[in-house]
Amino acid sequence: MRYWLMKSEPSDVSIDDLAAMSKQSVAWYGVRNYQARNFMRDQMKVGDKVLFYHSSCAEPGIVGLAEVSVLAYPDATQFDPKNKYFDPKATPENPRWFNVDVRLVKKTRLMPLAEIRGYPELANMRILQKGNRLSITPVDPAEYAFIVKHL
DNA sequence: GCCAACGTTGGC
DNA sequence: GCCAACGTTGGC
Repeated sequence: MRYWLMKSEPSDVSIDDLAAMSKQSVAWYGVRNYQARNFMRDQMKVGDKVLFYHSSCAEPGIVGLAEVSVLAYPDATQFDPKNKYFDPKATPENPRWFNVDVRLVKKTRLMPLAEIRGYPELANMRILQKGNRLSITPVDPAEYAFIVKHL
């Protein structure tokens, strides 16, 4: 079992939006970065644990626990010309982009980015490294356990 | 809104 | 295959 941190802009899909979804599950559409795509397509398994993170907002940080509920499959938005994630180079025969589904496990308190930064135990997390922009990053099991304990 | 950092594109 | 230009991310 692996552990991940997944960023979502709350103006797009917030933790409360996820809680309101049917089955509290959502397709993680719109990832257009190859590294992040590869994590979903090649490594994520049903049951993998996810830290749900709010980015590009007033209070960035971890806001909940989730898990992978459906294995990666082609991201539907790449085929829709009206969608902002449309990719003219993608075809159903040759999809470029994939997403998993993610299900809410538990909404938690907000653990702000500044707080995460303050724990020496979490100093190696990818989201704290300078210039990191990946929206999906692997999390060390020890880091995951530490965070859950402090939520 | 600014800006640093990084990924992608496309001409050559 | 290089690399400049451009677009995007995301904290502040």
